[in-house]
Amino acid sequence: MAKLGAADIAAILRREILKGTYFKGEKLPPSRELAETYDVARNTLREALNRLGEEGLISTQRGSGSYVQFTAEKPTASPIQEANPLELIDARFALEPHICRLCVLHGRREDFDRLEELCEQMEHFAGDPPAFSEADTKFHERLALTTKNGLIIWLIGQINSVRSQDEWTRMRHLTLNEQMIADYNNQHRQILNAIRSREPERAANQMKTHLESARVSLMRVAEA
Amino acid sequence: MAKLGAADIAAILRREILKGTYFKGEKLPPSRELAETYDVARNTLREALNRLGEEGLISTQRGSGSYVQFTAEKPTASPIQEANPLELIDARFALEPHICRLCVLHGRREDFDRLEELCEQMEHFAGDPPAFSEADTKFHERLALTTKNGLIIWLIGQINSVRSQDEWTRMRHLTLNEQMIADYNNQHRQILNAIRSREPERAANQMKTHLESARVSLMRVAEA
DNA sequence: TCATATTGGATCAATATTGGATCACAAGAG
DNA sequence: CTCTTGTGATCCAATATTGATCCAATATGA
Repeated sequence: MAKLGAADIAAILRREILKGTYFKGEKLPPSRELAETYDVARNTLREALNRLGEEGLISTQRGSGSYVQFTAEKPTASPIQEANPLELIDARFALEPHICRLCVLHGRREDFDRLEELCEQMEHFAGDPPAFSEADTKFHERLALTTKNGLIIWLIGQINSVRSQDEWTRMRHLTLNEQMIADYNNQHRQILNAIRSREPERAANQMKTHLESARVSLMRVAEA
Repeated sequence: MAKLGAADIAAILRREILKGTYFKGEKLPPSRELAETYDVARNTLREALNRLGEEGLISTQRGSGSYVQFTAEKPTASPIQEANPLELIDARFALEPHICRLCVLHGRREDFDRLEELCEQMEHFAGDPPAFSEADTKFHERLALTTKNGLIIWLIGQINSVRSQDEWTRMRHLTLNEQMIADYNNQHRQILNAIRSREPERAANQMKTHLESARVSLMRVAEA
């Protein structure tokens, strides 16, 4: 067998992960061990892991290890699984601004505190796009939960389970730089502040701004 | 075999539970015992149990033990049937105004003609509440279809399939008099006109007005 | 009922493991 | 040649694991 390079290792691991060998959140073997397994230098292997990290397939934490971020597909085969990213964002444009209004109506102190916590998480992850994205998703889920409206929570859950969601998120990591993350974090803060001060329309408008940023970012990814 | 870490133990137990080795409610062996089984410190094992707890797979009770929470039957996308009418209308408040905006963007002459046709039907059924309601539902469905957004169409379909929807509609017939139907018809016309003249915000606002009427009507039914 | 055993919760300091970063060198491709 | 890529090695910083001890909640059984 020919000597393997970083790209090859990345391809092998990518296939393993997509195949579903690992569940989401499971830890990959240590880099030193993997390096020995595939008989390459640890530097090479790390380069492979870096690429998978940029794709959002894994997230690696210094001193700890590399963890699979990818959610294995369920064979649910619902028609909505085919939705494309633009449809997705239009659906979010419909739902989320009003979700913000409902948060103002039904949110309580403890709900806001949990949102606050997620904001802090996201700010902490400013340099780690995959981790940021995950917290970002949780933030939007938490907003839905804050409405206390079971139907809306379920709708958002369905939207989040759309297959292209994962792919888009993973692609987005490639364009997410610190400046953009900082912008998003600022927008999240604006949304939370508006909700906290009980201003439904301002909250909804901040969310529209936020989604517009996301749309622009999506278009940029789509062009590449 | 390499020394196991918390993440590995969590992965092993997760697989065991998902595989169905333990039934729901069954008690796991004590942490000290499990620690010995997998040859790790109890701290490490507890960390693994904590992760499973966060995932909702188990719940542990101090002084007692850890119990499996997972039900073998996957809760695969159970279409919510329990939503109450107020949740329903809030969900509509979120979706439908934006649907009107999207109709302006994506609607074509033939779409508008079909909406026109439904308006005429509804006006024709002014004295027949059940028939009016049916046409009304079709009108809102047609609006969703006009967005050409498969995801949104599906979401509206799901909302329409909620069980309480039927009950509410049936109850509504009791309060639907000719005057209210006339109001609704007028509102439908306003919405359609705004869409036809490509004014997204006016269309959205007309829809909000319309939904507000529906909400008021709903409240009146609820009081009875 | 009450004493005792069992179980999970929490903390701490020492040690081990892990990923991050850098360097000099070598092999191969253009 | 030059540039890229991989290698092997080393050191660093972050995190995890350990083993021990004590506490608190629950279970058990006389």
